[in-house]
Amino acid sequence: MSENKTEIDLLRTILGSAGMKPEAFELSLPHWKLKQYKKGEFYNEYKNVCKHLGFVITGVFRIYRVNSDTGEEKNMLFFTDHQFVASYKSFLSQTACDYYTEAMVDSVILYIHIDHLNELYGQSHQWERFGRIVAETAFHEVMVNTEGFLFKTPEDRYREMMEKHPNIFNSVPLYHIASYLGIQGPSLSRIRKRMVGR
Amino acid sequence: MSENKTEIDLLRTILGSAGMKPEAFELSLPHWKLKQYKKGEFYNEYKNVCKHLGFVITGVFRIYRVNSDTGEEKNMLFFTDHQFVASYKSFLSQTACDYYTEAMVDSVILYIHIDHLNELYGQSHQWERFGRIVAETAFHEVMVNTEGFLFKTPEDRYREMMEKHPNIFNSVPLYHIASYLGIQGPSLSRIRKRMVGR
DNA sequence: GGATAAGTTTAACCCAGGTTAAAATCGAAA
DNA sequence: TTTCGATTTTAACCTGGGTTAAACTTATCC
Repeated sequence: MSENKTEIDLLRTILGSAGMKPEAFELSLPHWKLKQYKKGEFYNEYKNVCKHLGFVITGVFRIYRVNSDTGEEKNMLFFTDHQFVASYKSFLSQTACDYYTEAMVDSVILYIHIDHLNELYGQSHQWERFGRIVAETAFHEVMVNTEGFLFKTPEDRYREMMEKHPNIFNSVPLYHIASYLGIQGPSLSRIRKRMVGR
Repeated sequence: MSENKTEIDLLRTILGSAGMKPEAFELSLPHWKLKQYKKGEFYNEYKNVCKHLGFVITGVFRIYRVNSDTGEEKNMLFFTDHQFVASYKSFLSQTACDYYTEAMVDSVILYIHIDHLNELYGQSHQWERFGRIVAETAFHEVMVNTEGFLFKTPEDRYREMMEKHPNIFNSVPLYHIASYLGIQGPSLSRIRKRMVGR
């Protein structure tokens, strides 16, 4: 715990500002572990049940699916600094994962095992609330994506991404962004070109 | 409560088969109310915080958004018999709703107020679990939609809809289906025509 | 710095869905 | 059964993304 102090402090602060009482947070102290990922390492893999909830100290992760016929990858979600990372669908339902979740750059996370999380749910209402908020966050994240596909053009979505996650562009190649937006590389190039001319 | 008996029994059975203990379910009895909707009536409206969780005894509801510029409507989700209905995003976060939720045919639901639900969460782990499952269901519903937009063609989505919700086609005009699939009416016609020729 | 690999853009062609308006069909009601 | 309105289909034209392969640009590494 000594060497994780800075990271735990960060998590404490962030959860604190979301309403978590210090005493409740202390209950979780024995369970958070620090882990480093090299670029390309997996947080969770296809067919594996996602057992951990992670908190990204620093880094970027992506959830992607592989088309078994063509081998193509498509990105579902990105996670970056100070976000919770999990292969949501698998984590929340504790079922085999349809996706890969991978570090896109060298990354550091704090993580907790779902068994410990379930213990905490039983020990304190604060943590129950936390659990519900995690599910809600996942819901919200995905809802915003669906709304994007339904109500916006790829160009809109790209513009939004640049506004909301400008930092991701530093560490993630454009073809991954294109995939996330639901389009192909050349289309993103066209959009970018179109946008230069206003 | 006497006249709602049949409907309550249905709900009891369904929750029971999802693991809800009878004693826990009894706690909720005073709180469920029956409500009838005429076609076109709203379950929840734009800017209104959705305060109720409904259980569809019979009927069809849609969540849709109106484009404030053009006045166009686009459908997000459908709910039908034996599903829980709520304007999820608003209900889960208790914030003003971006959508309209409307009965598409004459419908009957049992509903419960979120305050009572929160009471139940405090009274019993069974209900807490129920609450988490509601959030998870919402998540799953929307996740499947996002996956559809990302990984499937409109034609695939239409085919899937016919397999999974064949009943909806009886009560919902095709242009609402098209909207749900993210396409325009004429496109759905083309898809249908294409499909006849296998 | 030059070679090599990775990433991005461009070009050319194709096709599906968007758009608009008209035509056809269906349904309910008179 | 006729009529009116709602729904669905068709037609014609347009646009933007898909696809493929080549060209170009940037990193990276020896």
